Amino acid sequence: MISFYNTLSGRMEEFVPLEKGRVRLYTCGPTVYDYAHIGNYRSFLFSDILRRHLRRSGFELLHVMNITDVDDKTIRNAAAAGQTLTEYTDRFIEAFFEDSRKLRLEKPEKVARATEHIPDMVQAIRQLGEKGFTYSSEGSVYFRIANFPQYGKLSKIDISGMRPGARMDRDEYEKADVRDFVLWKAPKPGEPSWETELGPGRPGWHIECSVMANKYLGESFDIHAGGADLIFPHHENEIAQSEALSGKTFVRYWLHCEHLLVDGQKMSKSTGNYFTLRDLLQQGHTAESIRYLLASVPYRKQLNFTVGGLRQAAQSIERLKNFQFRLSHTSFPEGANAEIAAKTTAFPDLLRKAMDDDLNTAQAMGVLFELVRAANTAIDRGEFRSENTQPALDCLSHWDEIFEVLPKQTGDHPAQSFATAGQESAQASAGDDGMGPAEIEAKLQERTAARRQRNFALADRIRDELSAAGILIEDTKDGMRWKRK
RNA sequence: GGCGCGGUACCCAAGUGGUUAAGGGAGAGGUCUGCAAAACCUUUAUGCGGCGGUUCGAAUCCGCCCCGCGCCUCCA
Repeated sequence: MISFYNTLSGRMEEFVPLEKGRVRLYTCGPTVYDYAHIGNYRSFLFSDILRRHLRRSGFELLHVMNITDVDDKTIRNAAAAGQTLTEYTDRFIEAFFEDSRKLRLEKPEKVARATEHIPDMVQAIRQLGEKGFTYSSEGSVYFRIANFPQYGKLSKIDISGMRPGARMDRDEYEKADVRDFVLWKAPKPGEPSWETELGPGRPGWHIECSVMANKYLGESFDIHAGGADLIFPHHENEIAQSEALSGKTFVRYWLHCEHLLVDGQKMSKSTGNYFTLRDLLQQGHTAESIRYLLASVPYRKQLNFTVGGLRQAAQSIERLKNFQFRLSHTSFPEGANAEIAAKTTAFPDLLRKAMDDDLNTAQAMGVLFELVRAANTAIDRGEFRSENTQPALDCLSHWDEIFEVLPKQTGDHPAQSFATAGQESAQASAGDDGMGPAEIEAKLQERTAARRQRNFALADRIRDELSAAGILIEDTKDGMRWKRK
């Protein structure tokens, strides 16, 4: 049984999709006015882990993610760059996809751009008008909250305290009530606008999500997820628009990811305390360690991002990779160890239980590491058997189907190296420090020969030399292995 | 002020009434090794922000208080 904390009810609820065996999911994607920062990616990664767990639980998925490619910031930055809106946003959409690939984020079944759904939005706004939920003022169309009594049910915000004149956008002073929000914005000189039956203009932010969700997922669907800062007003407004239009429950489970903090403060563009994925990769951190760190703290808890945390994450991955390598490169005595067999058999269930519990990723990690230690101990004691190997490797793969931080066990990496995909992405491949696999192999053989002759001075010199080139050597019972630092 | 999340060891963090408070990282000691590395073992919270209360029993429930962060305006 999968349970989620539902923002709407404020409590944990058993998850049951509307349609048996099928989950319809909508997540708020990026506004493509700049590179996304890793705070943004925390919430996209949260969606990714949600997806993966649902799929592994046997659900077929229909996941829609929007891309906001028209708003004040995209318009402003495109103008500053001297590009058309589309030229400008295309570039950052591509950057977003590239980052997503590096972070191993699965692509949603449908990625929907706001600008490709203008007619749908116009139609929805017209229908809202027919139902009496809108009014026009100076060429803009607004949603009249007074006509939607349930407004505030998601955020539990008492809107009665919001008074006209409090904090108002200059171009919105014609609103009848400050709580009202814009559906269609009248054009300003020099800004892109669309000629529609509503008059020229562009859509407000909130309407795109209501409309695209409705178009691809229907009037009612299962899960809507996003960052905690979207609860109000964005998701509240989506509910108002959608439910005013359909008269039905828009979304059944609302899931919100808490913020990434830097120095105890929310990471955000406006305060400037942010890192992009590019920044971090450039500093030599790996995409895997970033993914691990972001995934290691359950999504409903704020995560204070530090370089120290990233190092810890990298160390933890290292431990797993060492274990994986050890399993696949050691020959064990025949037979099976019953104790280990019991643990590997129990593992999928323990992992599933942890994830079923509102995606308790910290627990899921603990479950794996307990298995790792038990297996390592058995290996050290000589009690691990050959028939335990594959089940143990399968546990790693199962776990990694969610966390995606380990090298794939396809056997396509050099036998003597446990260099990983992660290092490829972060540090480019071999050539960087001028030493390719062949050259490394030669050095290793030279060192093996020296050791055989008990010429340890030479052996150590070779090891130091390789170390200076970023190659770490380990002598094991089954021979030498190496990896890039 | 309103709403929400959180305060568990040096750091990160699980644990929502009941045996010795998961797990990771870091440190210390040890085993193994030519030396390392990896791995393993031991070790680091009689205590879970504070004070009361409920209970046979609380990190876990209730009350009050202190502290941090977020939302209430664009924001993942």
